[in-house]
Amino acid sequence: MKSPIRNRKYATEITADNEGEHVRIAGWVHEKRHLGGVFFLVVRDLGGFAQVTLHKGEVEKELFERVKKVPRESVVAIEGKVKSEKKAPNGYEIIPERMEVQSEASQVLPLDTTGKVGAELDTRLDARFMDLRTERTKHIFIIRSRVLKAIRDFLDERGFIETNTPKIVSAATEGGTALFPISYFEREAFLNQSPQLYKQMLMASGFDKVYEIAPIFRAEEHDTTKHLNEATSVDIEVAFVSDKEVMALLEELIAFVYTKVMDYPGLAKLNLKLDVPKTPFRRINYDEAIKLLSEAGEEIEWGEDLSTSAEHTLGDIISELYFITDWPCAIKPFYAQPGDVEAEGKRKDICNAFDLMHPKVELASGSQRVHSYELLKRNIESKGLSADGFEFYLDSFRYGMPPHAGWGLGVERLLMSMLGIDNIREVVLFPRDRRRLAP
RNA sequence: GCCCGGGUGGUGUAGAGGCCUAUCAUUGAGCCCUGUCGAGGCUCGGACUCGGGUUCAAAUCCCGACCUGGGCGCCA
Repeated sequence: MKSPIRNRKYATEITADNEGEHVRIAGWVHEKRHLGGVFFLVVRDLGGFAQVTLHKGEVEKELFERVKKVPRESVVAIEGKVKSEKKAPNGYEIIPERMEVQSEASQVLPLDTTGKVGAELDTRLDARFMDLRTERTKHIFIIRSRVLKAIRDFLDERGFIETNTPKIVSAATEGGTALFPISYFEREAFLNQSPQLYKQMLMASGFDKVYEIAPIFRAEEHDTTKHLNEATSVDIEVAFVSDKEVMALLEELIAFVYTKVMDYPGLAKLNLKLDVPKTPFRRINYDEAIKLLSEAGEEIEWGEDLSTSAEHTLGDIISELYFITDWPCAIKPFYAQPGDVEAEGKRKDICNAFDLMHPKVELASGSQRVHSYELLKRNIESKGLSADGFEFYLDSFRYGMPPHAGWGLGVERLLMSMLGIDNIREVVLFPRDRRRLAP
């Protein structure tokens, strides 16, 4: 009988107060401890661990022998009576009456699930399904789920509309990164590097505030602890606002996500203390960043992007979440709005663009967008791109496009920076990198 | 793409020309043990990434391939 379990209880749903009750639990055989006359079987489920105790002579001999023999990590369903017991880990134990082995695990295991012997990340990723059975990994992904829910709750509450834009796109791109070519019937197509063009087009729809949480694909051959070839991006776009408003929204969102993660009980399993970052975050402009770096002995020529070591140096100096604003247009995409010379005494070669930085890694970047058809077209061409390829995008700017602003936030980078995890692969179930295409 | 490391039982490691029929832990098989919670004790199994080369002798040195860790570039 390999049947579903009726009235299944999680280990954490049972307490000593259930003394005498009949319960059914199901899960994986985490550990077995045989002390001769007494045998402990630790069953693991999503909630935690339940101890099943068998006394020789007090339990059927056949059952005792079967429990003794069931291999670790097998899936079992157990029916028995709850007994309040001070000596048991959770204050109770289960005296079994029946055990059904629903799936017997082969031996030996590719990974230790108890935490006694470590495994390298590569080994863990090869056997990710089993790695997810370990406490630490399990909690990382439950937290990931909470982070995504928090983001949706936050944006939904503020009137955002969740959207889905295509991941298979034609050749036209923002430039910069390399794309994955794919075969699309008789044509060539590409995997989308970001929803940028589409979310902007939606600004011409009247939706006003949109967001999308979706995969992005980058064909870069980088091999680092903070890059993936398939990542998840939170993208927002808001009409009738400037970069200032979406920056404020971003910092509030980050703080909100932190508070939601802090509430999570499993956080203790990651040996982590979280502090909610104070808003508003510190803002420095590009010129100040260059100056700070120069004072620290890191010379950056004006107009150059920040190198990895410059990012780290700056992160050490500031040591909290911060924005870098007012970037040179030359190193920002064509859709970033240049400063308004007349209104604010700003330079035309400076854009209303920003990056959100964690001391260790860039988390997000955004800007006020160009909403003038003419300027946008000129910008595309001045970046050496062909306006023809952008016709579908440019068209949306010709029939009433409001001013707008937005940003893109890397979910994995937010998670890794929040949880103090060094390798981005740890926060993706099945990461795709230069070498890894399976599992 | 560049630079620097590393590939030893299922997992994590020690070993740096002969002392290696290769260390330790954990796992596996089995035995003892009636309160474990990283249980304990005993017995047994299980490995030098692959291909060339140097040498009387290679896990150890050299070359190549493959795999892999880190830094940088690029990129978000």
